[in-house]
Amino acid sequence: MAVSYAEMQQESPGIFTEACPSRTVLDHVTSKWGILVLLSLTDGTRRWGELRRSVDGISEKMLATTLRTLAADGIVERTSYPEVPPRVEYSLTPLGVELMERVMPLMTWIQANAEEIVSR
Amino acid sequence: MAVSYAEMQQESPGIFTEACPSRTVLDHVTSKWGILVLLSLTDGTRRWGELRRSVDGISEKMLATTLRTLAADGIVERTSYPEVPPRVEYSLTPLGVELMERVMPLMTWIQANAEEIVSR
DNA sequence: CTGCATCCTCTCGGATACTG
DNA sequence: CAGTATCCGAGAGGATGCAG
Repeated sequence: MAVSYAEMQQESPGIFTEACPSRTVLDHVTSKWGILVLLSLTDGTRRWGELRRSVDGISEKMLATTLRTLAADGIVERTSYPEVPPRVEYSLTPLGVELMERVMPLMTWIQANAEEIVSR
Repeated sequence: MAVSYAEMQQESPGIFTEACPSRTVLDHVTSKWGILVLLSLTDGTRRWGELRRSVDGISEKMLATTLRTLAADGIVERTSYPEVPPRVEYSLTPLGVELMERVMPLMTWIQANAEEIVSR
């Protein structure tokens, strides 16, 4: 696997240029709320209300927008049950699970080092 | 290492709440240009102009802002040489190297899967 | 309960011009 | 070459109200 930008470019010269699809995916995943929503879903399937409560500070609008984007990307799956009252569940797709396997090491590193970094 | 949000919370209950330092670091790293600048620096030390050219689409203002933030966080090191014309070099600090070791798997995954995701 | 619609604010970020 | 200063617009994102 590539461990530097140079290697990635060798394999794929136009990587992460403005028009490159990679840039789009990167923007979605690293959007203000994207990672936090995905992080919450690593616990497993969650309902709308659970997500709203578990992602501290997110507004309903942003939760909806973020979920729609990630669902369209095939990273999150949305399942709605035709009940009264309505119930909707969200979970990671296999693609999403793969993605989060790469993200978790980053998150645990940030968790471990944030204090030191911010205190500078 | 924690592989789910639940595990992270068990270790550190307030993790990724709005006021948590982790949120700040996450925001810096996943800012619009943060990862791309850091990615470019995985090739090694780079000068201002090289960075500007290598990160496609970034403006001078955003490059300056991003570099200042990352330097303040201790992730990037800025070295200026008192010459004429001026020369300034940027590189990853040991902390930055650690960080990028966690980010690179994510970037290569995105590189590999972006086409499929965007084409949906 | 699960959202969408609307309105509104404010920050991010682009363009341009200028300096040491 | 390596930035800073200023202005300005678009769009991200918040608050509220309402619908299925």
